[in-house]
Amino acid sequence: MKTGSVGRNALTRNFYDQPTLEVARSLIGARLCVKPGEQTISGIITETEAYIGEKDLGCHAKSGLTKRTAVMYGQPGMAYIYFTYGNHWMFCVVTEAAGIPAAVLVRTVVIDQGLELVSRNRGHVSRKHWSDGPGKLTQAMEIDGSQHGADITNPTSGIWIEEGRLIPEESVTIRPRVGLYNVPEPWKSIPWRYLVTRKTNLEDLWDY
DNA sequence: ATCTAGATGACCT
DNA sequence: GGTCATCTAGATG
Repeated sequence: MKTGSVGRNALTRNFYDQPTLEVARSLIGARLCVKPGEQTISGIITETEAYIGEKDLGCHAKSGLTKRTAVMYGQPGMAYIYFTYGNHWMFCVVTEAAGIPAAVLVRTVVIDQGLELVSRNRGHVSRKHWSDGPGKLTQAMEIDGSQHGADITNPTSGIWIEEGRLIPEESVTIRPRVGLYNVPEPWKSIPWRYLVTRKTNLEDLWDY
């Protein structure tokens, strides 16, 4: 958990090679880690969304295989990172076997390592809002297009996810995905979003 | 606390 | 040219 074991419990390819909804649920409580330099920045994942296949009209793969979505068609456990709204990087992990375009978007983490770096990146807002949104967490953790396609199962890539906390079922809420304003039903309202309930004291997730 | 509007650029049609 | 898997500041109750 501390310095000595960083990267040793990285989730393996088998983990991501599962139905996307299972991966999205299982990632709640896991620890997303990056190592841009000497120091590691990490956070416990508390919100995810699933995007599954070409039929899912909320998923980028609805347009088929393009330059942008190619990573989603490849091996599970790779980083699918894209730029949107002219400002924001989004971080996703590819799921399911090669050929099936699907991914899990990480929407919120609670920072538990690298507080100094994150404070530098996000110090202009209160700690509560450091990484409570997909665009915010990439800014906090220094994730951008340069990590697109990175192997999340291999810590030497500089970005990985490791075992974190076990979050019990009663602490996980399932809701429709966010931000799909013009997506037709049933995709707009399908409950493929997982988040830790508000009642859960997020400070319990901190190591400090 | 809740809402609205504008930013800003890659991607797809 | 329209659409975005969003964020922030500023206004309003």
